[in-house]
Amino acid sequence: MAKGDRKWRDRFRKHGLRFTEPRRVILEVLSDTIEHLSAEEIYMKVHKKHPNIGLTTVYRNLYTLERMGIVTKFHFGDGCHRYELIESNKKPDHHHHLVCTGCKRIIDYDDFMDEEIEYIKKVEKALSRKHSFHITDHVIQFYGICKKCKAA
Amino acid sequence: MAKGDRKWRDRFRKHGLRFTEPRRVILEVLSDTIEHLSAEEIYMKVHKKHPNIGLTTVYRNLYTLERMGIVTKFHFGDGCHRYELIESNKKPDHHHHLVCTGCKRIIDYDDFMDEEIEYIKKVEKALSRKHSFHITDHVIQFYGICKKCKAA
DNA sequence: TTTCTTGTTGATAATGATTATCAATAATAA
DNA sequence: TTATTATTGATAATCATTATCAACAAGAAA
Repeated sequence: MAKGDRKWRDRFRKHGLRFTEPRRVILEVLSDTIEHLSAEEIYMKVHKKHPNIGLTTVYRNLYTLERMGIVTKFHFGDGCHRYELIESNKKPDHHHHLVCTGCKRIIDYDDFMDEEIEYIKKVEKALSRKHSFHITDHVIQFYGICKKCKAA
Repeated sequence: MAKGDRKWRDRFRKHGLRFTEPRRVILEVLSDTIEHLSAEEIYMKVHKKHPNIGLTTVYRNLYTLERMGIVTKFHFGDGCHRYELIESNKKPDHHHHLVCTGCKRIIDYDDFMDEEIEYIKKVEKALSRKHSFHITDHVIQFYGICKKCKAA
C-alpha cells in the first residue's frame, strides 16, 4: 500500500469505514482532474481503470465522501451534480466558480477571497443576531459568457 | 380584463406570446406567495383554482416566464427547482437566501446589499479583465441551522 | 484457523423531476 | 372567413439518482 493510501485508510477507519479498491480509484480520479466531474463522468473514468466497478458504487461512495467532508457536491444548473475534492493539490483551498451559460464550462477563481471572507463574516454575524440562524456553509457562483462564447 | 392583466398582456405580446388563462393563474399564484414554490407546488395551487390546467402546462410556462425574465429558478439542494417572481410586491427586489439544512425552510434576507454589490462589482471587474468573462448573474446562498432546528 | 459480524459491492428495479410528442384547440393575422 | 401560429393537456419517454438485495470480503472474536 502506497504511503498516501495509508492516510486515506486511517481516515476511513476513523469513521468505521474501509478503504476499498473502488474508493481508492474514485479518489484517484478526483485527484487527477481539475475538472468538475459528474457522477456519470467519474464512473466512466473509473470504469476505464476498473471495468468491474459499477455506477451505483460510484454514487454511493460520492455520498460517503461527501459526508466525510472529503468532496463537495455542486449544482451548476445543468441537470446533474458535480463533485470536487476539497483538499486537492491541483486547486486553491478556497475558491468559487464561474459558469459559462454558453458552453457550460466552469472556471475556478480565487481572487478577492479576503474581501469575500470579510463580507461573509459580516453577514454571518448579522444573520445569527437577527434570525438566530447559524451559518455552516455558503455558495457563491457567477454566471456569464466566457471569452470563446463571446467571440462566437 | 383587469388593469394589471393588460400590462402582462403587453409584456407577452412583445415576445410574440399570448397572455392565456393558465399563464394568468400561474402568475397569480406566484404573486400571492412569499414562499419558494416548486413546479409541483405551483401546480397544486393552480389546480385548486383551475382543475383543468395540467402539470405540463405549468412546467412549460415556468420555463417561458424564466426566459422572459419574469421569474427566477433556484436550486436549494432538495432535488427540485423552486421559482420566484422577480418583481414581487411581497419581496425586496434584490435578496438572497438562507437555507436551513434541518427543516429545509428558506428565509429571504436583504441585509448588507450595499456591501455585497460593492464586492460583486469588484469581482466582476477583475474577472472581465483576467478571464475576459462577462458576468450576467450571480448566486449567493447560505446554508445553516435555523432557530427552531437548533432548539430541537 | 475458524467463525461471526458487519461493511461493501454490483445488478437490477424503482423513483421522481422534468421533457418530448402530438393531436386538439384557441387566438390572431390575412 | 380562412389561414397561420401559439397553446394546451394527456401520455409516454428520459435522465439522474436511490432503494433493494443477495453475494462477498475484511476485520474482530473465539
